[in-house]
Amino acid sequence: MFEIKRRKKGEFREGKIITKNGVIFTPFFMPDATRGFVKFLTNEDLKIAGVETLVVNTYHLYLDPGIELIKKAGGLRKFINWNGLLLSDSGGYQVFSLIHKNSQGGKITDEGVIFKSPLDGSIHKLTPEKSIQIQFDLGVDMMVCFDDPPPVSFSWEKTRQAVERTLLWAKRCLMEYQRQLKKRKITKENRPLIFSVIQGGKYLDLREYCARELTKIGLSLKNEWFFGWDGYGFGARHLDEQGNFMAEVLEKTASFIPENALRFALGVGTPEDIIKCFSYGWDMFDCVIPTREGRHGRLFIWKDKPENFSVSDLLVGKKFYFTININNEKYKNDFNVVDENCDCQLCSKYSRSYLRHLFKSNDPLGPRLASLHNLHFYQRFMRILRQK
RNA sequence: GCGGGUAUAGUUCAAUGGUAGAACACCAGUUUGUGGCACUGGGUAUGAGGGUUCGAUUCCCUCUACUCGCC
Repeated sequence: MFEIKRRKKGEFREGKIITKNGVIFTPFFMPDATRGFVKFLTNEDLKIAGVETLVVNTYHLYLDPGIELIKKAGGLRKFINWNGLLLSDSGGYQVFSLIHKNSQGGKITDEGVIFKSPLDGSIHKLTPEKSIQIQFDLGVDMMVCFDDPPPVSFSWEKTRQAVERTLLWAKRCLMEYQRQLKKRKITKENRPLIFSVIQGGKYLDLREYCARELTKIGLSLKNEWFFGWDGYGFGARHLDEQGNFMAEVLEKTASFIPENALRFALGVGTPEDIIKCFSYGWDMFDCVIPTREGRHGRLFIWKDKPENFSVSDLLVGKKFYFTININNEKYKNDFNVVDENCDCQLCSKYSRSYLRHLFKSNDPLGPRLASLHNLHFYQRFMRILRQK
């Protein structure tokens, strides 16, 4: 269950999600543990960084290690030994990016998607129903509908077709969701939250249409437990073809979503993008940036002590950080700590010179410490947004 | 001591009587519902001296260094 309220002052959303596995407050950021782990980090690392929820991926886990194995292990939480919350992504994005990148990769019909595993070439089929079943098997706290995310370059007409298919599939996902709740005898208190996904690319009219139709679908299947979608996601990329943040689309799309539903900006983003989305009313975020860029040696550095920044500083766009590429030669003789305003395991113990040495030596300790630091940074600035 | 071989980028190797390439390393950039060490771009070299030639990294001589074999 969850609740959303507006702050008295300032008009910013503040939500509370309560599940059998914990209580979390919005806005929050989730690192991507796509295949059941955040690369290079342990669960203890994640906890210390302040991570409460991980995003895992239906598509990747289905292909490897497979759902049977995870069921045998007693569910994903037990398999990966994570005692926080889990959100699973439906796999829609992965299947479609696979197919859009390489048309040999599979075939899309209204029934579902047939695709070839890039691991061993075997043929698989994912449907809305199957994606939901898998997400129940994973045993997550929050799940996402199987959707059809069009590339941002698609025409209005092609984007509209993706919206229609997303709507068709959302209804099937929700029906399957309710079937699974009954079949598995899951109580009202323990039911996972379910998110639909708003598509429509860069076209505002399609985003609005998609959000309205999804809302209708949610209401058409309500019962004594279920009062409409628990949350709505912003689907596909939020950047235009030039890589610019599509501010208006994000802002308007948030306004198309019922006030009392959670709003999940999938794949967002840079700190700036997250802050803007928060100001538009989005509650939840996930992105590979802190971990991927950390692995490649880019680190987020505070400009000042975190406690010296207020939520209004962030919202007016005050620069509160800069980034460094620790591989750069200029850090070779830099014996300062990586970030004097950070208290993570890296910054409290090791110098920039040493971290550079770890990267240059290709030792996994480098990417590990950098990923850890960036997650600390992300969790810390999200705390400023929560004003906690 | 005698005989042979080699010498090209930081490293390991190509090629050529007329603009010297690659891999790795190095330097920098990119990263947005993951891309595990990824992707894009960049700089850097013919051991020294002499000769032949319009022109030599290439052919010839000397030296030096390394290397192999023999005594």
